[in-house]
Amino acid sequence: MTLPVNSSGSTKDRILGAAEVLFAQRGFDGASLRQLTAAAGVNLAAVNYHFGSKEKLVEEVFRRRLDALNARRLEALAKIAGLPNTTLEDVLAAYIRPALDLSHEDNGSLFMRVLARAFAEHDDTLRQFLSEHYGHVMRQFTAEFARLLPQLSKSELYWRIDLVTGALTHAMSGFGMIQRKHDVSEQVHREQTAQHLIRFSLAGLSHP
Amino acid sequence: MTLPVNSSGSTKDRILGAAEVLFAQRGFDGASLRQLTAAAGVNLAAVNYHFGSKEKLVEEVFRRRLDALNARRLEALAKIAGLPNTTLEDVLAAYIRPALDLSHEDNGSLFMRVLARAFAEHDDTLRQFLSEHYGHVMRQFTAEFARLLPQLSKSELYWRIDLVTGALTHAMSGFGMIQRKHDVSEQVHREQTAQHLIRFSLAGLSHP
DNA sequence: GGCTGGTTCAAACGATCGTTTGAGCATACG
DNA sequence: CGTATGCTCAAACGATCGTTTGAACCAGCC
Repeated sequence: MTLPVNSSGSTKDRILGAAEVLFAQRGFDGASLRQLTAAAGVNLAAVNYHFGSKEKLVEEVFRRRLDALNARRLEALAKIAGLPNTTLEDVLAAYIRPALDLSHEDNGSLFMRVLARAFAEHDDTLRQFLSEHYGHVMRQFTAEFARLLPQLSKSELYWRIDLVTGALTHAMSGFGMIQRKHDVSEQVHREQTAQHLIRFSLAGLSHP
Repeated sequence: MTLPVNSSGSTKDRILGAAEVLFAQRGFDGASLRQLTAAAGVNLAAVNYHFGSKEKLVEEVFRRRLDALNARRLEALAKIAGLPNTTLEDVLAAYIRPALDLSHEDNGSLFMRVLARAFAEHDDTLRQFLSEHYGHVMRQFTAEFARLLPQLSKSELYWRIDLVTGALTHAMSGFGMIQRKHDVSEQVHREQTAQHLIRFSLAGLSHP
């Protein structure tokens, strides 16, 4: 309906910004290039000129944010991994906090919705793309979880990590009913969210 | 690609069956009425004749399964709610097992994918429809959780239930990496899944 | 038989989609 | 200056979408 013209940055950046918003709001198929280019204030043909196709644009939207998220998670993990006094809570914080931080920068919270949508769509090419850019991070965290939870069998550990992932995806994408109250600052709410996620995951991972 | 013609049941039922499969595979927008009617072996115009529109068909697909799921959950809850010796595990079982049972009947497992997709789509009309057909069930379970977890504040309880919901949705919709091994029977796998979900949720809900 | 109400059918409708085209414009370089 | 290069633009392309149409069919009933 409304057509807010974004007039800052290069054409390419304006397209990426508008794409992130519209993909989160209406999905990859639901957001048309005409809506997208109108919101970005650029010509329709600009998408195919700068990105080659709509599908390539989708991948670019992912890569830009996912690279940043992966880098921060691995950086946080590197500081604690393998140390003798590292706790499970530390590893969970290294996994969760970068995602929450990203959610509150720029249009980052919208990106988590985009990410959750990609999980829901069972599009194979997109899942393969996610696996390529995501797999090695999950593997490193899983290895660290395994070190700190030696009493769990491999299958038991996978199950629990899988369920933790579900809870995190659900919470961080804003699906749930929990919304920030108006009398709570964003920073306070983010910290509360982190505390809930970490303590919940801690209990789910380490119960006997 | 393949066009398996389903030739059993009435035209209406064949459409509903094919819709459940295709909506789960390609999403509500991704599955076209032409693919759908071809798979069902009926004429293209049959959808609008029997259901009025594609959107009405989507609602009908939901209602059929959701009514069954709600009925079983409430039935299971009614047997234990309010009793003095009821445990948290009993309530969780009443919530989780009907969904798992449904997943292994007919095309039920596909329906859980459809349900998860509906969560991902932020379509307001569909969310409102889900809230109407789902809200009272969640309210009854929440009341029972509150009774068995009196030490938790209301906000704390909502948070934990929200995260449990995320884990369940994730697991039951088949997003995760956990797949049934070929040497495990379906019944055994279902029981293992139930055990994992219940024990994980138990730990997440009741940790100090 | 004739008629009726419910159902199926092929065909077409208008709208919207992603993509392509070719002219137009601006800036940089010889 | 001329010309090459990178980018933007309006316009059109073919394809596919959900929906509508009107004829055809087919029971059951008078």
